[in-house]
Amino acid sequence: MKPSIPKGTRDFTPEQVIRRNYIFDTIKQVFIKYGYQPIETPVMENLATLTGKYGEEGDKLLFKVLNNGDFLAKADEAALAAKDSSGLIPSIAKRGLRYDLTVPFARFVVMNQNEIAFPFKRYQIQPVWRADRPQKGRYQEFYQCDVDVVGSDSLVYEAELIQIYDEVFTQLGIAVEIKLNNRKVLNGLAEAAGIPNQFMDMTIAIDKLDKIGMEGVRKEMLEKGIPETAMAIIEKVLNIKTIAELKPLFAQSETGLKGVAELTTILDFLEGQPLQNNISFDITLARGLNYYTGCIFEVKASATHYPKLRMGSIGGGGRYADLTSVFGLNNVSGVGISFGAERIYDVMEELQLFATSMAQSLQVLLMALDETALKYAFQKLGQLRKANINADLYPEPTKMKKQMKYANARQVPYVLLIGSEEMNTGLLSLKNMESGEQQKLSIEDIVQKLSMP
RNA sequence: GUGAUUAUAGCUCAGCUGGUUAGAGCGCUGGAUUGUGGUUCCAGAGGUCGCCGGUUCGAACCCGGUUAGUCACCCCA
Repeated sequence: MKPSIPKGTRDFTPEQVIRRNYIFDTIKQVFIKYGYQPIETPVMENLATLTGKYGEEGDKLLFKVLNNGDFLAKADEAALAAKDSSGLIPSIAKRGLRYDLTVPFARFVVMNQNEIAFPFKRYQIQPVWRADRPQKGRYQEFYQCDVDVVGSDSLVYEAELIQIYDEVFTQLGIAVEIKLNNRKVLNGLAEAAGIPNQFMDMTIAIDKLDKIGMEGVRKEMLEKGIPETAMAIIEKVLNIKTIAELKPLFAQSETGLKGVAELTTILDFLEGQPLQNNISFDITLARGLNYYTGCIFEVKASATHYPKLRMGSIGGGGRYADLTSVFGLNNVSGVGISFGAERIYDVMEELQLFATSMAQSLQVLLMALDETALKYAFQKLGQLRKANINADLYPEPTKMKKQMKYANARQVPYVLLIGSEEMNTGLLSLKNMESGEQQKLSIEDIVQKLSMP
Protein backbone atom coordinates (compact mmCIF):
# COMPACT_ATOMS: atom_id res chain seq x y z
CA MET A 1 0.00 0.00 0.00
CA LYS A 2 1.01 3.55 -0.59
CA PRO A 3 1.85 5.27 2.70
CA SER A 4 -0.03 8.43 3.57
CA ILE A 5 -1.17 10.49 6.53
CA PRO A 6 -4.56 12.14 7.11
CA LYS A 7 -5.06 15.53 5.56
CA GLY A 8 -4.14 18.47 7.70
CA THR A 9 -1.58 16.43 9.65
CA ARG A 10 2.18 16.42 9.31
CA ASP A 11 5.28 14.43 10.10
CA PHE A 12 8.22 16.31 11.55
CA THR A 13 11.83 15.60 10.65
CA PRO A 14 14.55 15.79 13.31
CA GLU A 15 15.48 19.26 12.09
CA GLN A 16 11.88 20.44 12.33
CA VAL A 17 11.40 18.98 15.80
CA ILE A 18 14.52 20.76 17.02
CA ARG A 19 13.25 24.05 15.63
CA ARG A 20 9.77 23.53 17.03
CA ASN A 21 11.20 22.72 20.44
CA TYR A 22 13.20 25.91 20.29
CA ILE A 23 9.94 27.84 19.90
CA PHE A 24 8.19 25.87 22.63
CA ASP A 25 11.13 26.25 25.01
CA THR A 26 11.35 30.00 24.44
CA ILE A 27 7.65 30.44 25.10
CA LYS A 28 7.65 28.14 28.11
CA GLN A 29 10.59 29.84 29.76
CA VAL A 30 8.85 33.23 29.52
CA PHE A 31 5.66 31.75 30.95
CA ILE A 32 7.57 30.39 33.91
CA LYS A 33 9.31 33.71 34.46
CA TYR A 34 5.93 35.40 34.76
CA GLY A 35 4.83 32.95 37.40
CA TYR A 36 2.68 30.52 35.45
CA GLN A 37 2.47 26.80 36.22
CA PRO A 38 2.00 23.92 33.79
CA ILE A 39 -0.99 21.64 33.52
CA GLU A 40 -2.00 19.03 30.98
CA THR A 41 -5.42 17.73 30.07
CA PRO A 42 -6.49 14.67 28.05
CA VAL A 43 -6.61 14.58 24.28
CA MET A 44 -10.26 13.55 24.54
CA GLU A 45 -12.96 15.36 26.44
CA ASN A 46 -16.55 14.36 26.90
CA LEU A 47 -18.35 15.68 23.88
CA ALA A 48 -20.81 17.48 26.13
CA THR A 49 -17.92 19.50 27.58
CA LEU A 50 -16.99 20.76 24.14
CA THR A 51 -20.24 21.22 22.24
CA GLY A 52 -21.84 24.63 22.27
CA LYS A 53 -18.69 26.41 23.46
CA TYR A 54 -17.39 27.53 20.10
CA GLY A 55 -20.55 28.54 18.31
CA GLU A 56 -22.41 26.67 15.63
CA GLU A 57 -19.42 26.70 13.31
CA GLY A 58 -17.18 25.32 16.02
CA ASP A 59 -19.47 22.39 16.71
CA LYS A 60 -19.12 21.32 13.09
CA LEU A 61 -15.35 21.43 13.39
CA LEU A 62 -15.17 19.17 16.43
CA PHE A 63 -13.63 15.77 15.88
CA LYS A 64 -15.94 13.17 17.36
CA VAL A 65 -14.65 9.86 18.66
CA LEU A 66 -16.82 6.87 17.83
CA ASN A 67 -17.92 4.85 20.85
CA ASN A 68 -16.16 1.55 21.46
CA GLY A 69 -17.76 -1.78 20.78
CA ASP A 70 -21.05 -2.21 18.98
CA PHE A 71 -21.82 1.49 18.81
CA LEU A 72 -24.75 1.05 16.45
CA ALA A 73 -26.64 -1.06 18.98
CA LYS A 74 -27.36 2.03 21.04
CA ALA A 75 -27.77 4.40 18.11
CA ASP A 76 -30.77 6.65 17.96
CA GLU A 77 -33.08 4.67 15.65
CA ALA A 78 -35.06 7.66 14.45
CA ALA A 79 -31.99 9.76 13.65
CA LEU A 80 -30.37 6.82 11.89
CA ALA A 81 -33.42 6.14 9.73
CA ALA A 82 -33.73 9.83 8.87
CA LYS A 83 -29.99 10.04 8.09
CA ASP A 84 -29.85 12.92 10.55
CA SER A 85 -26.12 13.04 11.26
CA SER A 86 -26.09 15.70 13.93
CA GLY A 87 -29.02 14.07 15.70
CA LEU A 88 -27.27 10.71 15.61
CA ILE A 89 -23.95 11.88 17.03
CA PRO A 90 -24.86 12.02 20.74
CA SER A 91 -25.95 8.38 20.65
CA ILE A 92 -22.84 7.04 18.92
CA ALA A 93 -20.05 9.37 20.11
CA LYS A 94 -19.69 10.44 23.70
CA ARG A 95 -16.15 11.80 23.34
CA GLY A 96 -14.43 14.36 21.15
CA LEU A 97 -10.91 15.68 20.58
CA ARG A 98 -10.20 18.98 22.27
CA TYR A 99 -10.71 21.99 20.03
CA ASP A 100 -8.68 24.42 22.10
CA LEU A 101 -7.04 24.56 25.52
CA THR A 102 -9.24 27.19 27.12
CA VAL A 103 -12.45 25.20 27.53
CA PRO A 104 -10.67 22.13 28.94
CA PHE A 105 -8.89 24.52 31.28
CA ALA A 106 -12.20 25.95 32.49
CA ARG A 107 -13.39 22.39 33.08
CA PHE A 108 -10.15 21.66 34.96
CA VAL A 109 -10.55 24.71 37.17
CA VAL A 110 -14.08 23.78 38.17
CA MET A 111 -13.15 20.17 38.91
CA ASN A 112 -10.10 21.17 40.94
CA GLN A 113 -11.45 24.34 42.54
CA ASN A 114 -10.78 23.14 46.06
CA GLU A 115 -7.09 22.47 45.49
CA ILE A 116 -6.39 25.58 43.45
CA ALA A 117 -5.12 28.84 44.94
CA PHE A 118 -6.72 31.77 43.14
CA PRO A 119 -5.68 33.71 41.15
CA PHE A 120 -4.61 30.55 39.35
CA LYS A 121 -1.97 31.12 36.69
CA ARG A 122 -1.42 28.24 34.34
CA TYR A 123 0.27 27.56 31.06
CA GLN A 124 -0.43 24.64 28.76
CA ILE A 125 1.31 23.53 25.57
CA GLN A 126 -0.51 20.71 23.84
CA PRO A 127 -1.97 19.82 20.45
CA VAL A 128 -5.56 20.57 19.53
CA TRP A 129 -7.68 19.29 16.63
CA ARG A 130 -10.10 20.97 14.27
CA ALA A 131 -11.90 19.30 11.36
CA ASP A 132 -11.25 22.34 9.19
CA ARG A 133 -10.31 22.38 5.53
CA PRO A 134 -6.55 22.74 5.69
CA GLN A 135 -4.70 25.48 3.84
CA LYS A 136 -1.61 27.62 4.24
CA GLY A 137 -0.76 27.98 7.93
CA ARG A 138 -3.80 25.93 8.85
CA TYR A 139 -3.84 22.35 9.94
CA GLN A 140 -6.23 19.85 11.49
CA GLU A 141 -3.72 19.03 14.21
CA PHE A 142 -1.71 21.85 15.68
CA TYR A 143 -0.18 23.01 18.93
CA GLN A 144 -1.43 25.83 21.05
CA CYS A 145 0.59 27.48 23.77
CA ASP A 146 -1.81 29.05 26.23
CA VAL A 147 -1.36 31.17 29.33
CA ASP A 148 -4.40 32.03 31.37
CA VAL A 149 -5.13 33.38 34.79
CA VAL A 150 -8.48 32.81 36.45
CA GLY A 151 -9.98 34.11 39.65
CA SER A 152 -9.20 37.78 39.31
CA ASP A 153 -10.71 40.79 37.58
CA SER A 154 -7.52 42.76 37.85
CA LEU A 155 -6.34 44.47 34.71
CA VAL A 156 -2.72 43.99 35.71
CA TYR A 157 -3.06 40.61 34.05
CA GLU A 158 -4.05 42.15 30.74
CA ALA A 159 -0.97 44.33 31.00
CA GLU A 160 1.18 41.36 31.98
CA LEU A 161 -0.03 39.27 29.04
CA ILE A 162 0.88 42.07 26.66
CA GLN A 163 4.36 42.03 28.18
CA ILE A 164 4.54 38.28 27.64
CA TYR A 165 3.65 38.67 23.97
CA ASP A 166 6.28 41.36 23.66
CA GLU A 167 8.99 39.36 25.37
CA VAL A 168 8.39 36.08 23.54
CA PHE A 169 8.37 37.61 20.09
CA THR A 170 11.38 39.75 20.88
CA GLN A 171 13.29 36.64 21.93
CA LEU A 172 12.23 34.81 18.79
CA GLY A 173 13.30 37.75 16.67
CA ILE A 174 9.92 38.42 15.07
CA ALA A 175 8.76 42.04 14.92
CA VAL A 176 5.05 42.03 15.67
CA GLU A 177 2.04 44.26 15.87
CA ILE A 178 0.02 43.73 19.04
CA LYS A 179 -3.57 44.78 18.54
CA LEU A 180 -5.85 45.60 21.38
CA ASN A 181 -9.57 46.12 21.67
CA ASN A 182 -12.38 45.52 24.11
CA ARG A 183 -15.62 43.68 23.59
CA LYS A 184 -17.33 46.26 25.74
CA VAL A 185 -16.28 48.94 23.29
CA LEU A 186 -17.87 46.94 20.50
CA ASN A 187 -20.97 46.42 22.62
CA GLY A 188 -21.03 50.14 23.26
CA LEU A 189 -20.77 50.79 19.56
CA ALA A 190 -23.74 48.52 18.87
CA GLU A 191 -25.70 50.36 21.56
CA ALA A 192 -24.71 53.77 20.28
CA ALA A 193 -25.76 52.72 16.79
CA GLY A 194 -29.06 51.47 18.15
CA ILE A 195 -28.54 47.87 17.09
CA PRO A 196 -27.65 46.00 20.31
CA ASN A 197 -29.35 42.86 18.98
CA GLN A 198 -27.18 42.74 15.88
CA PHE A 199 -23.94 42.93 17.80
CA MET A 200 -22.54 39.71 16.30
CA ASP A 201 -23.40 40.62 12.70
CA MET A 202 -21.79 43.98 13.21
CA THR A 203 -18.55 42.69 14.71
CA ILE A 204 -18.14 39.95 12.12
CA ALA A 205 -18.50 42.55 9.39
CA ILE A 206 -16.11 45.12 10.84
CA ASP A 207 -13.57 42.42 11.63
CA LYS A 208 -13.10 42.15 7.86
CA LEU A 209 -12.42 45.86 7.36
CA ASP A 210 -8.75 45.52 6.42
CA LYS A 211 -9.61 42.71 4.02
CA ILE A 212 -12.70 43.96 2.18
CA GLY A 213 -12.57 47.71 2.86
CA MET A 214 -15.23 50.08 4.10
CA GLU A 215 -17.44 49.44 1.05
CA GLY A 216 -17.36 45.71 1.67
CA VAL A 217 -18.23 46.17 5.33
CA ARG A 218 -21.08 48.48 4.42
CA LYS A 219 -22.41 45.95 1.92
CA GLU A 220 -22.20 43.05 4.35
CA MET A 221 -23.96 44.97 7.11
CA LEU A 222 -26.73 46.07 4.74
CA GLU A 223 -27.23 42.43 3.75
CA LYS A 224 -27.59 41.56 7.42
CA GLY A 225 -30.32 44.21 7.72
CA ILE A 226 -28.42 46.85 9.66
CA PRO A 227 -30.09 50.20 8.88
CA GLU A 228 -28.34 53.11 7.17
CA THR A 229 -28.67 55.31 10.24
CA ALA A 230 -26.75 52.82 12.35
CA MET A 231 -24.16 52.46 9.65
CA ALA A 232 -23.42 56.16 9.66
CA ILE A 233 -22.56 56.03 13.35
CA ILE A 234 -20.51 52.86 12.95
CA GLU A 235 -18.59 54.30 10.05
CA LYS A 236 -17.75 57.41 12.03
CA VAL A 237 -16.46 55.34 14.94
CA LEU A 238 -14.39 53.07 12.71
CA ASN A 239 -12.38 56.07 11.59
CA ILE A 240 -11.31 56.74 15.14
CA LYS A 241 -7.71 55.89 15.88
CA THR A 242 -7.28 56.73 19.53
CA ILE A 243 -9.06 55.71 22.69
CA ALA A 244 -9.48 59.32 23.83
CA GLU A 245 -11.59 60.21 20.79
CA LEU A 246 -13.90 57.35 21.60
CA LYS A 247 -15.11 58.60 24.93
CA PRO A 248 -17.51 61.39 23.87
CA LEU A 249 -19.29 59.04 21.47
CA PHE A 250 -20.23 56.69 24.26
CA ALA A 251 -22.00 59.25 26.42
CA GLN A 252 -25.15 57.13 26.13
CA SER A 253 -23.48 53.76 26.59
CA GLU A 254 -22.34 52.69 30.01
CA THR A 255 -20.78 49.51 28.62
CA GLY A 256 -18.85 51.44 26.03
CA LEU A 257 -17.46 53.81 28.65
CA LYS A 258 -16.42 50.88 30.79
CA GLY A 259 -14.55 49.38 27.88
CA VAL A 260 -12.76 52.65 27.25
CA ALA A 261 -11.85 52.91 30.92
CA GLU A 262 -10.42 49.38 30.92
CA LEU A 263 -8.26 50.06 27.90
CA THR A 264 -6.99 53.27 29.48
CA THR A 265 -6.11 51.47 32.70
CA ILE A 266 -4.20 48.73 30.89
CA LEU A 267 -2.13 51.22 28.92
CA ASP A 268 -1.57 53.13 32.12
CA PHE A 269 -0.11 50.03 33.79
CA LEU A 270 2.31 49.67 30.92
CA GLU A 271 3.51 53.25 31.16
CA GLY A 272 7.18 53.56 31.93
CA GLN A 273 7.83 49.98 30.84
CA PRO A 274 8.60 50.34 27.17
CA LEU A 275 7.78 47.45 24.85
CA GLN A 276 9.96 46.34 21.95
CA ASN A 277 6.96 45.90 19.70
CA ASN A 278 4.24 48.24 18.60
CA ILE A 279 0.97 48.01 20.48
CA SER A 280 -2.08 49.63 19.00
CA PHE A 281 -5.73 50.08 19.70
CA ASP A 282 -7.78 48.67 16.85
CA ILE A 283 -11.51 48.99 17.02
CA THR A 284 -11.94 46.63 14.07
CA LEU A 285 -10.46 43.75 16.07
CA ALA A 286 -13.39 41.50 17.01
CA ARG A 287 -12.27 37.86 17.33
CA GLY A 288 -14.65 35.07 16.67
CA LEU A 289 -14.83 33.05 19.86
CA ASN A 290 -17.97 34.25 21.52
CA TYR A 291 -16.91 33.66 25.11
CA TYR A 292 -14.81 36.83 25.23
CA THR A 293 -16.36 39.63 27.27
CA GLY A 294 -13.66 42.23 27.91
CA CYS A 295 -10.29 43.07 26.52
CA ILE A 296 -9.22 41.18 23.38
CA PHE A 297 -5.79 40.78 21.81
CA GLU A 298 -4.38 39.71 18.53
CA VAL A 299 -0.81 39.50 17.28
CA LYS A 300 0.39 39.61 13.71
CA ALA A 301 3.85 39.72 12.22
CA SER A 302 4.58 43.37 11.59
CA ALA A 303 3.36 44.43 8.17
CA THR A 304 5.76 47.36 8.10
CA HIS A 305 8.77 45.12 8.79
CA TYR A 306 7.67 42.29 6.49
CA PRO A 307 5.44 43.75 3.78
CA LYS A 308 5.60 40.60 1.66
CA LEU A 309 4.64 38.17 4.39
CA ARG A 310 1.15 36.79 4.11
CA MET A 311 0.15 35.09 7.31
CA GLY A 312 -2.86 35.30 9.58
CA SER A 313 -2.64 36.05 13.25
CA ILE A 314 0.06 34.24 15.22
CA GLY A 315 -1.54 34.80 18.59
CA GLY A 316 -4.72 35.93 20.20
CA GLY A 317 -6.69 36.01 23.39
CA GLY A 318 -8.83 38.00 25.72
CA ARG A 319 -10.88 38.15 28.88
CA TYR A 320 -13.80 35.85 29.45
CA ALA A 321 -15.83 36.90 32.46
CA ASP A 322 -17.76 33.72 32.97
CA LEU A 323 -16.38 30.71 31.18
CA THR A 324 -16.57 28.44 34.22
CA SER A 325 -20.23 29.10 34.94
CA VAL A 326 -21.39 26.53 32.39
CA PHE A 327 -19.60 24.00 34.55
CA GLY A 328 -21.29 25.32 37.67
CA LEU A 329 -18.72 27.74 39.06
CA ASN A 330 -19.85 31.35 38.95
CA ASN A 331 -18.04 34.64 39.24
CA VAL A 332 -14.63 33.42 38.21
CA SER A 333 -13.22 35.79 35.66
CA GLY A 334 -10.35 34.73 33.47
CA VAL A 335 -8.04 36.22 30.91
CA GLY A 336 -5.57 34.49 28.67
CA ILE A 337 -3.65 34.46 25.44
CA SER A 338 -2.53 31.85 22.99
CA PHE A 339 0.51 31.48 20.78
CA GLY A 340 0.05 29.78 17.41
CA ALA A 341 3.26 27.78 17.39
CA GLU A 342 2.69 26.38 13.90
CA ARG A 343 2.28 29.76 12.33
CA ILE A 344 5.18 31.15 14.31
CA TYR A 345 7.25 28.32 12.85
CA ASP A 346 6.08 29.12 9.33
CA VAL A 347 6.81 32.81 9.81
CA MET A 348 10.30 32.11 11.16
CA GLU A 349 10.97 29.71 8.31
CA GLU A 350 9.87 32.25 5.74
CA LEU A 351 11.92 35.01 7.32
CA GLN A 352 14.88 32.66 7.83
CA LEU A 353 15.11 33.39 11.52
CA PHE A 354 16.30 29.96 12.63
CA ALA A 355 19.98 29.63 13.48
CA THR A 356 21.64 27.27 11.04
CA SER A 357 23.68 25.38 13.62
CA MET A 358 20.67 24.23 15.58
CA ALA A 359 20.54 20.73 14.14
CA GLN A 360 23.93 19.30 15.11
CA SER A 361 23.59 17.31 18.27
CA LEU A 362 25.98 14.48 17.38
CA GLN A 363 29.58 15.48 18.13
CA VAL A 364 31.63 12.62 16.77
CA LEU A 365 31.18 9.58 14.56
CA LEU A 366 33.51 6.59 14.98
CA MET A 367 34.58 4.59 11.95
CA ALA A 368 36.15 1.16 12.05
CA LEU A 369 38.18 -0.12 9.13
CA ASP A 370 38.03 -3.83 9.85
CA GLU A 371 36.22 -6.34 12.05
CA THR A 372 38.67 -6.23 14.98
CA ALA A 373 38.69 -2.46 14.86
CA LEU A 374 34.89 -2.50 15.12
CA LYS A 375 35.02 -4.12 18.54
CA TYR A 376 37.81 -1.79 19.65
CA ALA A 377 35.80 1.19 18.38
CA PHE A 378 32.71 0.01 20.21
CA GLN A 379 34.67 0.12 23.47
CA LYS A 380 35.97 3.61 22.73
CA LEU A 381 32.39 4.62 21.91
CA GLY A 382 31.40 3.56 25.41
CA GLN A 383 34.19 5.64 26.94
CA LEU A 384 33.14 8.73 25.00
CA ARG A 385 29.52 8.34 25.96
CA LYS A 386 30.48 7.83 29.58
CA ALA A 387 32.23 11.20 29.38
CA ASN A 388 28.92 12.69 28.18
CA ILE A 389 29.98 13.16 24.60
CA ASN A 390 27.32 12.60 21.96
CA ALA A 391 28.99 9.87 19.97
CA ASP A 392 27.95 7.29 17.42
CA LEU A 393 29.60 4.40 15.60
CA TYR A 394 29.12 3.34 11.99
CA PRO A 395 27.89 -0.23 12.50
CA GLU A 396 29.96 -1.97 9.84
CA PRO A 397 33.60 -1.72 8.80
CA THR A 398 32.73 -0.96 5.18
CA LYS A 399 34.53 1.22 2.71
CA MET A 400 35.55 4.54 4.10
CA LYS A 401 33.82 6.42 1.31
CA LYS A 402 30.50 5.10 2.41
CA GLN A 403 31.18 5.88 6.07
CA MET A 404 32.32 9.39 5.22
CA LYS A 405 29.19 9.94 3.22
CA TYR A 406 27.13 8.96 6.20
CA ALA A 407 29.15 11.34 8.39
CA ASN A 408 28.33 14.17 6.00
CA ALA A 409 24.67 13.28 6.03
CA ARG A 410 24.68 13.37 9.84
CA GLN A 411 26.47 16.74 9.77
CA VAL A 412 28.97 15.53 12.32
CA PRO A 413 31.76 18.00 13.13
CA TYR A 414 34.32 15.24 13.86
CA VAL A 415 34.97 11.67 12.84
CA LEU A 416 37.25 9.25 14.62
CA LEU A 417 39.10 6.77 12.39
CA ILE A 418 40.09 3.47 13.90
CA GLY A 419 42.21 0.83 12.09
CA SER A 420 45.15 -1.40 12.91
CA GLU A 421 47.54 1.56 13.16
CA GLU A 422 45.39 3.27 15.78
CA MET A 423 44.90 0.07 17.75
CA ASN A 424 48.67 -0.52 17.93
CA THR A 425 49.55 2.98 19.12
CA GLY A 426 46.39 3.79 21.09
CA LEU A 427 46.36 7.15 19.32
CA LEU A 428 43.15 7.66 17.39
CA SER A 429 42.84 9.75 14.24
CA LEU A 430 40.45 12.62 14.91
CA LYS A 431 39.36 14.36 11.74
CA ASN A 432 37.73 17.75 11.63
CA MET A 433 35.09 17.38 8.94
CA GLU A 434 34.93 21.04 8.14
CA SER A 435 38.62 21.86 7.77
CA GLY A 436 39.75 18.35 6.81
CA GLU A 437 42.53 18.53 9.41
CA GLN A 438 43.43 15.32 11.15
CA GLN A 439 45.45 14.61 14.27
CA LYS A 440 46.36 11.59 16.35
CA LEU A 441 45.22 11.86 19.94
CA SER A 442 44.75 9.65 22.95
CA ILE A 443 41.19 8.97 24.03
CA GLU A 444 41.71 11.23 27.07
CA ASP A 445 42.76 14.14 24.85
CA ILE A 446 39.81 13.52 22.59
CA VAL A 447 37.41 13.58 25.53
CA GLN A 448 38.92 16.83 26.69
CA LYS A 449 38.82 18.42 23.25
CA LEU A 450 35.21 17.46 22.65
CA SER A 451 34.11 18.43 26.14
CA MET A 452 35.08 22.03 25.54
CA PRO A 453 32.14 24.06 24.31
C1' G B 1 -20.16 23.92 3.44
C1' U B 2 -18.61 26.83 -1.59
C1' G B 3 -14.99 27.53 -5.51
C1' A B 4 -10.26 26.96 -8.18
C1' U B 5 -6.21 23.92 -9.22
C1' U B 6 -2.84 19.73 -9.29
C1' A B 7 -1.75 14.22 -9.59
C1' U B 8 4.29 11.32 -14.43
C1' A B 9 10.94 7.47 -11.08
C1' G B 10 12.40 7.53 -3.85
C1' C B 11 12.21 13.45 -4.21
C1' U B 12 11.51 18.06 -7.41
C1' C B 13 9.62 18.46 -12.06
C1' A B 14 9.72 18.44 -18.00
C1' G B 15 6.90 15.90 -21.72
C1' C B 16 4.94 20.37 -28.27
C1' U B 17 -1.73 20.53 -32.14
C1' G B 18 -2.84 12.83 -29.47
C1' G B 19 2.07 9.21 -32.88
C1' U B 20 5.64 4.08 -32.13
C1' U B 21 11.14 2.60 -26.93
C1' A B 22 7.97 8.43 -21.35
C1' G B 23 12.82 12.15 -20.02
C1' A B 24 16.05 15.54 -16.74
C1' G B 25 18.19 17.05 -12.09
C1' C B 26 18.84 15.34 -7.21
C1' G B 27 19.09 10.80 -4.46
C1' C B 28 20.41 5.47 -4.55
C1' U B 29 23.91 1.22 -6.18
C1' G B 30 28.61 -0.08 -8.48
C1' G B 31 33.25 1.61 -10.63
C1' A B 32 37.58 5.28 -11.65
C1' U B 33 40.10 5.23 -5.99
C1' U B 34 41.75 -1.89 -1.11
C1' G B 35 43.16 4.17 5.01
C1' U B 36 39.99 9.62 3.78
C1' G B 37 34.00 12.70 2.55
C1' G B 38 31.45 17.09 0.62
C1' U B 39 34.21 18.39 -6.36
C1' U B 40 34.63 15.46 -11.04
C1' C B 41 33.96 11.36 -14.62
C1' C B 42 31.70 6.51 -16.20
C1' A B 43 27.96 2.78 -15.66
C1' G B 44 23.44 0.75 -13.49
C1' A B 45 18.81 -0.05 -10.97
C1' G B 46 14.14 2.30 -10.53
C1' G B 47 7.61 4.25 -13.70
C1' U B 48 0.37 -0.49 -14.67
C1' C B 49 1.90 8.38 -16.21
C1' G B 50 -3.55 8.60 -9.02
C1' C B 51 -7.81 5.13 -10.03
C1' C B 52 -12.26 3.57 -13.28
C1' G B 53 -14.55 4.11 -17.80
C1' G B 54 -15.15 6.49 -22.75
C1' U B 55 -13.54 8.69 -27.69
C1' U B 56 -9.64 7.13 -31.34
C1' C B 57 -6.11 3.01 -35.91
C1' G B 58 -3.33 5.00 -31.65
C1' A B 59 -4.15 8.38 -25.06
C1' A B 60 0.58 10.65 -19.96
C1' C B 61 -1.98 14.28 -23.36
C1' C B 62 -9.02 14.71 -25.30
C1' C B 63 -13.99 13.63 -22.54
C1' G B 64 -16.89 11.76 -18.13
C1' G B 65 -16.57 9.95 -13.30
C1' U B 66 -13.84 8.99 -8.81
C1' U B 67 -10.07 9.47 -5.01
C1' A B 68 -6.24 12.31 -2.83
C1' G B 69 -3.28 16.74 -2.22
C1' U B 70 -2.80 22.08 -2.52
C1' C B 71 -4.82 27.05 -2.55
C1' A B 72 -8.80 30.65 -1.76
C1' C B 73 -13.75 31.80 0.60
C1' C B 74 -16.53 30.90 5.32
C1' C B 75 -14.27 30.53 9.95
C1' C B 76 -9.92 30.44 12.57
C1' A B 77 -4.14 29.65 15.35
